[in-house]
Amino acid sequence: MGLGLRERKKLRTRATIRAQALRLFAEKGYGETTVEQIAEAADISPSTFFRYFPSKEQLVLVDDYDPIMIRAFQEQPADVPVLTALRRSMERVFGEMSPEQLDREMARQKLIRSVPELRAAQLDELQRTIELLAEGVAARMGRPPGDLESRAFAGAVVGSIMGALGDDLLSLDRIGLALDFLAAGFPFDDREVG
Amino acid sequence: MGLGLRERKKLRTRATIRAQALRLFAEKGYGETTVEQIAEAADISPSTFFRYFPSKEQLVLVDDYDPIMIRAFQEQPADVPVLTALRRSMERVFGEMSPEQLDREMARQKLIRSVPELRAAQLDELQRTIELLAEGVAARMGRPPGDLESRAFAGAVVGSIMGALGDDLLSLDRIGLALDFLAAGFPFDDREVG
DNA sequence: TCTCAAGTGAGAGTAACTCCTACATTCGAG
DNA sequence: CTCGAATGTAGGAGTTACTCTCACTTGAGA
Repeated sequence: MGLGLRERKKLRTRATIRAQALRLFAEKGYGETTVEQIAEAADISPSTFFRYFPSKEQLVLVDDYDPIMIRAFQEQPADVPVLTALRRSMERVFGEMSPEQLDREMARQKLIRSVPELRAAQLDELQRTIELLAEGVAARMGRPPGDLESRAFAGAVVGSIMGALGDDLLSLDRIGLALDFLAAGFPFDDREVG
Repeated sequence: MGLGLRERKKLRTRATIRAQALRLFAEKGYGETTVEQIAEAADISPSTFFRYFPSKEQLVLVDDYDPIMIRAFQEQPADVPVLTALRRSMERVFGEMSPEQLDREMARQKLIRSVPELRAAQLDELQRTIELLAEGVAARMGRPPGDLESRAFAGAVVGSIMGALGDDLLSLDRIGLALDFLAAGFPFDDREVG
């Protein structure tokens, strides 16, 4: 393996900072934990903290599974319908996570939800997801990239998941039901929607 | 009219602060304008600034038209289909705005889009919109409030608008097209979407 | 082992807030 | 009209996230 001592040390420091930070957040709360305290717990100087993370916010928001999810989605064969591809990649990524990883991820989501400052910062991520999905949709549907209807559809997918989840975090069942309903064209017992 | 001198003064101060702030933001940029400078331009002390607005962010984000839009939507008769009700309330609110108001609102949107910190803070607003719409949907469709499918649909509506808008801000045409596409059940030229 | 690049610590500085206190202004009751 | 109570404001001190700079150390490679 090509990682020298220097690189390994950096990785370890980064992991330590994050672990200590999340521990402190859980113990005393996000707002009540200062960067100085995190630095002390991780045995580094405050200035070093900011060399590893651009902000206290980002330390929480950096999502290890997001790039994995993206890759899983892009690896789905092109002849699989979009929603199926999406479902399969979610199932695969969550399926491959260990129980501890799942716990940690849940706790992280809960933290994000409970701190307005963190919650707010997720819009950008959402927008990126829509863009990405829109490309996948356009490619599968024979539309040019950037196509308005593909984007509207991608937005609808992400939006319906968001709406369905509401307060519950990360329920694959609810996501599944929402996607079923969307794929069926929102069948509201014969009542017009338009 | 029941407003005493005190109340009128407060309203005027608030308006002055916001006007001066937006002017400075336009001239020098959001990040380059300090609260102290805004306070000076509005002829108040920095501490007074924070009595009028909880943060520099919120000064920009407070949306005068949001409550108007909400009211317009809720005033639509119950027998009008949801998407039509939504369209009509948007048309009405935008139609009643003066050209200057429209200009100012556009500029505000542009500012929000261009500053990551501001852009991020809109997620909460989005979520509120979804909740509200979901109630309207449930009521019209004879579903109980909080119904999963109503929420999924409401999310899809908001999401598709978001996806369709992309970089362009506030194009009623694009919104209209996205809603048409959604109402028709995403007709992608006979290709399966599920 | 020597040298250079990369990483770290420490300190000073800025800006958004928060909290407190003393002073000014408006309001309502008599 | 006047006085006391409520309400609002200015000013200052303090906290915290973050930035920049500079001197020092440590690991990488010849």
